[in-house]
Amino acid sequence: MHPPQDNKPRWERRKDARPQELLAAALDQFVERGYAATRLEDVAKRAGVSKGTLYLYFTNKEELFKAVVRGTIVEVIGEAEQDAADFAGHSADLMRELLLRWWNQCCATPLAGITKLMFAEGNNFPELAHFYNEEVVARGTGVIRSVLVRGIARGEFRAVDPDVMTPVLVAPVMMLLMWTQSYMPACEMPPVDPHAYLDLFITTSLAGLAVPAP
Amino acid sequence: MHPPQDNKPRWERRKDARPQELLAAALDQFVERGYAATRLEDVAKRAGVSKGTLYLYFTNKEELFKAVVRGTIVEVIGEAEQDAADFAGHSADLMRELLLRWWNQCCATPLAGITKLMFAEGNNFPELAHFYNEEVVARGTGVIRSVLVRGIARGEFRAVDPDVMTPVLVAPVMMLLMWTQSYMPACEMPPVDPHAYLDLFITTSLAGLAVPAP
Amino acid sequence: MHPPQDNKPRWERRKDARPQELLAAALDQFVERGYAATRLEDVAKRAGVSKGTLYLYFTNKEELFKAVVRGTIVEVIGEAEQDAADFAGHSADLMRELLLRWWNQCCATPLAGITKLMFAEGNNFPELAHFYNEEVVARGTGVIRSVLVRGIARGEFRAVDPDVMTPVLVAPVMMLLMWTQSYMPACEMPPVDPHAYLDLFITTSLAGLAVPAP
Amino acid sequence: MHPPQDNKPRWERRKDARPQELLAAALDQFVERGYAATRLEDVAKRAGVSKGTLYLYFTNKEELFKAVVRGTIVEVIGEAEQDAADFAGHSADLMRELLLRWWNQCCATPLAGITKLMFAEGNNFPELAHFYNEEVVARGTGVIRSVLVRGIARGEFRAVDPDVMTPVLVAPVMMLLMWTQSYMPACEMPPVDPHAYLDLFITTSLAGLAVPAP
DNA sequence: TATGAATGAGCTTTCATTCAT
DNA sequence: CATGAATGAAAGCTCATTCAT
Repeated sequence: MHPPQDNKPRWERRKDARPQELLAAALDQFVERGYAATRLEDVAKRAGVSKGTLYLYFTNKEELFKAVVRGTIVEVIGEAEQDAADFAGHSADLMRELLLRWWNQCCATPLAGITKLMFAEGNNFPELAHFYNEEVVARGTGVIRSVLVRGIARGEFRAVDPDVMTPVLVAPVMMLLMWTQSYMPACEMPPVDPHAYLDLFITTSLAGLAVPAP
Repeated sequence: MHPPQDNKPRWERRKDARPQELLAAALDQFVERGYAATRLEDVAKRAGVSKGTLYLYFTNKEELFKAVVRGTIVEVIGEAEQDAADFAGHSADLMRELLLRWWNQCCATPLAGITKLMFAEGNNFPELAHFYNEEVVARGTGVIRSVLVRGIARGEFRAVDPDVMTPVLVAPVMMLLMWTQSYMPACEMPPVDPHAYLDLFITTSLAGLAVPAP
Repeated sequence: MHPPQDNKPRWERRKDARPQELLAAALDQFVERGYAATRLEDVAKRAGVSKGTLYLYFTNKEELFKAVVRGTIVEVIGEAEQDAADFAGHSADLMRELLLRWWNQCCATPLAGITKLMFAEGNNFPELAHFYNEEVVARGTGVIRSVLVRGIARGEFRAVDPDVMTPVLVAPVMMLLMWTQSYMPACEMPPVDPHAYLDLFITTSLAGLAVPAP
Repeated sequence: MHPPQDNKPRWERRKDARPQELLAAALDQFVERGYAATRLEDVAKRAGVSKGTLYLYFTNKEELFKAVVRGTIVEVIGEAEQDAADFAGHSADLMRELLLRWWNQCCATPLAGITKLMFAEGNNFPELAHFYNEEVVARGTGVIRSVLVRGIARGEFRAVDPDVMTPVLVAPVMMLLMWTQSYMPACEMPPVDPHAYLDLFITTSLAGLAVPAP
């Protein structure tokens, strides 16, 4: 009968949606062009607004980028942290769940472009690199590490050193991401089936973590 | 008779060496900053010449970059092609030789930065991407493929499909390269030993290619 | 009957007071930042309204500034003109009264900032300078001049040339104003006592204007 | 016979003169428009060069302004410091000399516009205000103060407190400057004859500083 | 009346490229 | 060959002004 039960006038609904539209446009451009090469005017154009409008919502280019990361990757990490904290089952199941989700939400989507971008341009923008390390790398690896600790504490994993084991789990996913992002459009090299690779990698790793039978 | 002995006066040798100095400086900057962020003024400064001088030797930034690639990676590929053509022994030995050389000459040196750069910025510079695909990717994988074909023809390898097998051999080296190039600050990477990894990978692959005993 | 007693509901009184609030906020900002550097957004914020509201009351920045001047300095000048016209006593008393009032109402208050502002930025905004000269400078010196004429006509002042004498009376007050407005950081100004200075200046000047005893 | 004994090619002479041309153009614009309202494009245009050229010689607008001040006012102050140190005669003569020179070199010339500018806009550009206080205000008043100290030490001045006396000498000159700069083009108020005023002020002040006869 | 989102001209700054010497 | 001064087309950011609600 009536439109979505949003009582606000269309105009105000637009206002609320605006930041999301801008962030979506910015994500597109950042992923497509990289950080430095993205022109704010293009972001605005893609969002259907003028250059100045961007500045109503974001202080500057850097803050726009941070907002994009916060609204996407950091969000996903937050959920992962929460779910990891709430999880009741076996740590191996939790680990598999987390790694797969990481892949599905961050690597098999446009978000992967952000990771690639930081890899490529982080050096040129130290403030951005710092932010990304704090909000994404540190927290992301933190979740994996915490599951290792949990598993060891509960006797579900062997007593490996979590600081050594964490990157062993993280690295292959990162590499797969880079690979599938393909470093050039025309270079159709990747022969790897990501899901097969991931599945094999996870299964193998978790088997390696399993407590040996007495 | 005797090895190249330069009879020219020093300043003239300097003149001839000029392009090499420029290319070396350019390589440094491209690897350090990336393509877009490299300023020609910095390249000139590092080479100890003026900005204008660069344009005496290279039409523009793009041609400078291409020249860097031609003078380094393409050179190495050319030698590999030649050596592969000249090689008389067992194809497995040749393959091992080529993969190791690739690593030692292109991946364990600053040249690896070029690969990373193309991965990161190739999308923004289509003309560059095209050039790189033609001159590096295509020819590089071509050598590997040709050795596969040779091995199969000579009955030294199993009759695998070369088009499928080539990337299987290329991908792990690329991954290792990206891994070791990954210097995202604070993101501690696991302590992979490149040579151990490479050796294991090559040995395993060649064993897999070996013709099964009848 | 009785003094102005406002029968309107409070919100409506608020409505009527709005322009005054806006002018007060604008005065604050203009004095604090100067004309060019004052952002209308800040004026609005200080007045607790939206930027757009400003434009309901004032056509543009320039008109806002004019309104500030009209509502303050011009107002004071108008009263001075009126009082001078109504005054019945000795012209020396009137002159003292006017000069002191000028100081107390325009120079020892935030309004002095407007004078400083016109001094500093008038050149950049010819239309503003023109307005200020017409409405403030011309009328202000006009009052002084008219009192001189009156005093001479009534035989209370010596027959000086009013066009020469007027700036002689105006300049010292202006100087004192600039002096006290001088707030260039760290540039310690001498501790002039404005009232002592003014009193001495006025007394001396009026003595000089007195008709010499026959 | 031959042009000025500058052996450099015309082109190079131009290069040497360039900074001075830019500074002159910048001085003009800063004095005419103020700091904030001066557009670098206009400075360039007035100097007959392009916008970018300015940046070959000056890091940014702020440094351009500082360079203008250094090349003019600070220069004059340096000479004053030197002359004061070298002077052998009576301190009263030195003081008169310095105050007159200050007027003739800094106040009766376009340089006065810089002082006016700092007075007007210093608040909006703290970094500039800081620089100006360090390089101009502090050093300028320092010279005056040092002469006071010298005179007292040599028994040529009464034993006044130099920290109190310095601004008493500085302030009237500053005020005269502001006055003669006239705060608006159309406002032809100043009736003061600067030289008469100055002369009277200096003579009076120095008389006041004279050691009373025993 | 009042709002505040939206606009776009304008300013500072950067850098690949040109060219007179 | 070599120089380096000069150019000018962007790009990031600001703010007076407009207008749909």
